[in-house]
Parts: sequence; structure tokens; C-alpha cells
Amino acid sequence: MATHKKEEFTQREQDLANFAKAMAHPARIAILKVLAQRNECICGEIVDLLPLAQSTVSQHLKELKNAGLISGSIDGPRSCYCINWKAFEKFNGEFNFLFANLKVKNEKACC
Amino acid sequence: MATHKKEEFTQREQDLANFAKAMAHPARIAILKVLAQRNECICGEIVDLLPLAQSTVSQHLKELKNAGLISGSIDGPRSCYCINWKAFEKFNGEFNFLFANLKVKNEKACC
DNA sequence: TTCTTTTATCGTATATTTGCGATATAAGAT
DNA sequence: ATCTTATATCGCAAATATACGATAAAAGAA
Repeated sequence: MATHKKEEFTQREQDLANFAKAMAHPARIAILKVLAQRNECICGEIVDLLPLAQSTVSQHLKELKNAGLISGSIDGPRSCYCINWKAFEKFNGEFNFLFANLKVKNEKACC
Repeated sequence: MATHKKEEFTQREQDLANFAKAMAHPARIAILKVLAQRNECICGEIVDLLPLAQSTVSQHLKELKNAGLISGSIDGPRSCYCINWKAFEKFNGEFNFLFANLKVKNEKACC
């Protein structure tokens, strides 16, 4: 049991789920918010902004990077992260595609 | 260790993370997709559309309901779910608020 | 070279999620 | 009342996620 059934869904569904998963923690939202607002490479200082240990922040950054939401270059003892707007564009589009009814039909009441 | 630090973030960050978490599984994306496309109460048949056991689907539905993404009424042996467009509107707005730069600055290249 | 600073990774404990089968529940059909 | 059908819940096993301290690595400063 608990044997991964995720691959039985479409690639689109998996991609969108992975994007959502990357955003599914307030720490990662907070990191993304900082990167989005400054819209430039942030070198260091991210750790100082969060109520978490350095190793934990590094782990969250790694997850965001693996999911493609941010990109970063590590340059020795100084790392540099910035938001990957392309990914946000893609998933924003995907989101709207899947839930295109959002603005059209939302007045229709159901249960 | 592993002691919940989530409550140390802002309520907005937590709310958005919870919304994302609810979408962070392809099965739940698939469920939402069905409900969004039909845009009406779906009574039954959801289980038939997914490659998962009935109890597992029921659990996913419960999570979506707890997160407020769908609403449903259970009427004896027949349940009835539909998408909660209000929640999607809210979080779509929240998403755009946090990442408002999306359309403006995405040509600016960083790392 | 060694020291310092910054970030990543490893190891580990705990918490949460995922999934299923079994069982309960609730209402209509017989 | 019993049977059937549809859905929810319980209990459990396995997998993942979260968090931290300790340690490694990488580059500049002394």
C-alpha cells in the first residue's frame, strides 16, 4: 500500500500538482514573495528573513529550485537566487486553462 | 525537531500555502478538473474516473472540502460535490497580489 | 597557509500524507 | 425487516515532508 499512483494521471495534472506542491508551505511562499517583490537576484539575506534554521531554509530553496520556480547560481560562499518568471507564466496559464470557467460561470450556484 | 513552524508566518502566507497544498496531488487536480468543466453538482461517478480505491477518493474529496475548494452535501447514500468558485477567485487574487510583477517585469533576466 | 564566512549536505527524529481493505452508515428497494 | 448501493470513516503500513544540529565545501581575507 501507499504505492505511488501519481504516475497514473496525465502529465499536465502531475505538472500542475508539482507546481502547487512547491508552493504548499508558507516558508516557500515567503521566499517567493521576497524574490518576486525585489525581482532581482538575492544573494544571502534570505535566511535572515525567515524564522527557520539555515539548513532548513537551504532545503526549501532546493525544493523551489528542483520544481523550477526559482533559479540560482552558487558562486562559492555566495549563492544567488531569483524567481523564474517563465515557470509562473506557464503554470498561471495552465491553471487558467484547467479552470477556465472561473470568471464566466461563477455565479451559478450549486450545493 | 519537526515542530511545526508554520504558524510563524503570516496568515496570508499560510492561507495561500494551504490552498496550494490542496492542489498538490494529481488526483485532486483531476477531481477539480471534472467539477470545473461540468460546473454542476456531480453526484457519484467521480470514483469511476480515477485509478484509485473508493476510500482513497473519498479521502481526497474530504481534503478538498476541508480546504474549501469544493462544497458538497451528503444526502444519504448519494453525495453531491461541486466546485467552490469563490475560493478560486479569492486565491487567484491572492496569487496575483503576491506575484503582481508577473506580467510587468518578466523580461528582466537574472541568474 | 589558516581563519572566517556562507551555503549545501548528511543524519536523524518526528509529523504528515497516501493508499488500501475492512467496516460503518444511511437511505431506498424488495 | 433485510438487501443493495453509495459513501464515509477507521486502522494500519509505507512513503514523504519538515526541521534541526553537525559537518562539509568553497572562496576570499589575514
